[in-house]
Amino acid sequence: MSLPFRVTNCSIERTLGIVGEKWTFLVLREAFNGVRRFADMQAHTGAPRQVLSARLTRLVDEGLLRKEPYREPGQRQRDEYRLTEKGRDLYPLLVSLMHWGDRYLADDGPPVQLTHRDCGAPVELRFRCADGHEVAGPREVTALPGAGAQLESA
Amino acid sequence: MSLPFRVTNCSIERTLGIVGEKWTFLVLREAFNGVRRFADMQAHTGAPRQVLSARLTRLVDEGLLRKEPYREPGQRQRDEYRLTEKGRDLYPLLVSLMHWGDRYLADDGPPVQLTHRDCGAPVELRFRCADGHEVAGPREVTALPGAGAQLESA
DNA sequence: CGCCTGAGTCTGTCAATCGAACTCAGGTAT
DNA sequence: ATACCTGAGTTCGATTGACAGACTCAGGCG
Repeated sequence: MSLPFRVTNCSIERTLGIVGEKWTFLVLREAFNGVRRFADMQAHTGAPRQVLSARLTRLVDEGLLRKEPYREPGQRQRDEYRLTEKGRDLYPLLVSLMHWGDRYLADDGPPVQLTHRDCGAPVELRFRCADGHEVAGPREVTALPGAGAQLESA
Repeated sequence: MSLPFRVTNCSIERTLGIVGEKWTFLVLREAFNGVRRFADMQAHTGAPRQVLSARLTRLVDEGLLRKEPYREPGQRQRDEYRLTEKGRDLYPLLVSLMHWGDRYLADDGPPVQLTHRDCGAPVELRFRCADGHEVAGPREVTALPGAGAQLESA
């Protein structure tokens, strides 16, 4: 899969500018797991508190998480962090990380099995073209300049 | 999508231990683009040379890339870096990064359009269950302990 | 021998991470 | 009024990684 052209506005690179590092991924993982509070995020990700605070702030600023006020009885109001649709749309990314790890790093099979809620069958991520064909992988894919291509001079 | 159990051997986290940072992703992007040589990798990723060298070495050590000798006429033998199958299996990850960026960060539409080589239609990444149902996203997914689950005590 | 070339490696500076400790800010009890 | 509580940060100094620029390496060739 050689790329005979180059763009200056690569989407991969722009996405990485927001999420391209470990702690952010782990925060997103927890958000998908339903974890919303600072202390729980911290306990489950293991992120140093300063790092976690910075990542949460960044994800809110970028619109992937939103703050929602909550208040435990006897305590003051605080904020939880919830996924937005923009954040939720990173689900394929998290799942592809998981599935690759299941395949190459999990010694005894997948630790977590994602299943279809309605029927219970395992869930997979598959390539498909708009005409309905199964696409097996990068060798069956051709990259073309898209509508937003800003071509890089050779 | 709440997770009512926890594992200590999370595949996402283990994958992130190898690829969870920007430069590694960019190296992989270039590998998928057919770039194989150090100087080309460096030019296209913009990685500092020391960083690039370290990432290439790591990816070779982890089996995602392999070295293959080459020799330009009049020069000495050197090594190129090529994807292994293990590395190629990270294609869904790269594509999900791209598609998310296309949707949320690309102002004028996707810079790069991935198409099916055989028919030309745009390629998408879709969730499907083993029984053939389309799965729309995280809300239709249930996570269960898998065969390799090492459960974390609450 | 010297030159060439691409692939690293080295060095000192800067930035981010890290662990531990500290602060903040509402609610509540005294 | 003050003191305590609690979760969510913030601060601080040490450590680690990134970074730019310069340097080295190692075969081939004249």
